[in-house]
Amino acid sequence: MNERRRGEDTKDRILEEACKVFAEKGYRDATHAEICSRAGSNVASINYYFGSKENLYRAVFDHLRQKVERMCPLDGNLSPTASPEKRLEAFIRGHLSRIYNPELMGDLHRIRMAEMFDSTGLLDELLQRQLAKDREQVQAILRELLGAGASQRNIEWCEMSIVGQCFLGGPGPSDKGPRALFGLNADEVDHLTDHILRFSLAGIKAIRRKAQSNGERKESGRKS
Amino acid sequence: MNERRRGEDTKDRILEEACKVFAEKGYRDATHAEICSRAGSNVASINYYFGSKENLYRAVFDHLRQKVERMCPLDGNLSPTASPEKRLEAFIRGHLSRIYNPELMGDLHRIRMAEMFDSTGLLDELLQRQLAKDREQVQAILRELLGAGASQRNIEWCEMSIVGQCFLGGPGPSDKGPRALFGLNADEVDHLTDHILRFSLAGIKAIRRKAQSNGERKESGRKS
DNA sequence: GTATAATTCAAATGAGCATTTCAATTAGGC
DNA sequence: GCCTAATTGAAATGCTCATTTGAATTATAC
Repeated sequence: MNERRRGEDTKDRILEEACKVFAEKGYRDATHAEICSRAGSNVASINYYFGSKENLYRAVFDHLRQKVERMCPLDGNLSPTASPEKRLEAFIRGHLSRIYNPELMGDLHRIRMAEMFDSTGLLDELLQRQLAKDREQVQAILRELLGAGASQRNIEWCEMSIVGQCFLGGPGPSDKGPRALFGLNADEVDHLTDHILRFSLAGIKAIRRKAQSNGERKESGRKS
Repeated sequence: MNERRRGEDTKDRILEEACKVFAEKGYRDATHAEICSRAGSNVASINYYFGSKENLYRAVFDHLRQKVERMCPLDGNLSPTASPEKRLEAFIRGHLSRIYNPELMGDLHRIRMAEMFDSTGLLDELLQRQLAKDREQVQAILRELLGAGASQRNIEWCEMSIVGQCFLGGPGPSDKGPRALFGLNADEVDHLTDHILRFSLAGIKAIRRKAQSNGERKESGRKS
């Protein structure tokens, strides 16, 4: 009992290989046969250890989620009192690292995007929960950057503008996606972070100006 | 012969329903049975008229592409000599209309995004061709807006920043996607266009400033 | 060592689905 | 009306998997 069960190795190998296969092929085109052959185990082993392909898929998501949150925290381990600019930079760098870190290979990103546009329905709750955390984070930053004149819609649309930039830089499966499109690789995370940060801070300022002038117009309109 | 062949009706109905089913369910989960039952035809009819599910899928893509290019041109039917700001606005509005126009229902957008992150490999050439046209368009606009100091990479990254914003606003299948997320609907295309345009023009200006100052530094560095 | 439980294995099983087949029906040209 | 070709229909066919089964093997506890 002080020794690790023999089967735990097999289980881990299956999980590890399943991450890659699901990310490369998508849920529907990933087969027990391929995963098990890569993991050097029998086809029956998935059902033996995970019960079903669906459960394995959920386990894969959760495994990748934890790994990614550990390796690339979106708050960059900054204090919440750090300047919003610094925190936004960390947020952007976090997203891009999740996509380009060679150890992660953007696996979670691919699975998330595939679920977004061709959902299996199997991860809905898990995705929702992860998303909620990330959104709260960036919205807090944006509230500071946009100032009191900004509406919730201003915040959400700026959020979309920023996250959209981060996500579209990411690779799809088998290099058919935007990685090939835009010719990026892992070394360029820093430069791309700089681009998106610069672009976004200027965009945010412009939205802030507009929101303020709108607020003033409303105010003065009410008075007159 | 002056009359339309009887079967053309059936073929059209199949194509029309296939668009919806492929967009809602994705290629792999769409079945002959469902498409034909919605079209009120026999299961054999897809192979009779299109030869295979693969061919039907390609026909669907091409049908949607033509419809979308007709209804929502990315140049907004502006002259190429119109101001780059106006042309960028048209480009953004075109993309958003393709997603939110109730007649289009974002069908092509969903298929494209699904292909991007969970490719069937069946549309590669068609997608490539469509993409190339769109990219040329926005890059021409950006060359003007960014000025001579900008590199090709500046252009491509700004392109990504803009297109990323347009694409992430779009709905995934069965409202699991970002439509639900950001609570948009068709009426808001105008406001969202305004947001993305404002955000992007400010972003582009910031990148332009940076590119210029980099250029000057290089220049003066060379001289000294 | 032996008994018990945990794993591995190869070979079924069976569901879901695209595609075929071929007979039945319908339309068009004469 | 009649002949031919186009279309529709219902029932196979066959393929690809996920999952099950039960026997064989291996580890663990005693």
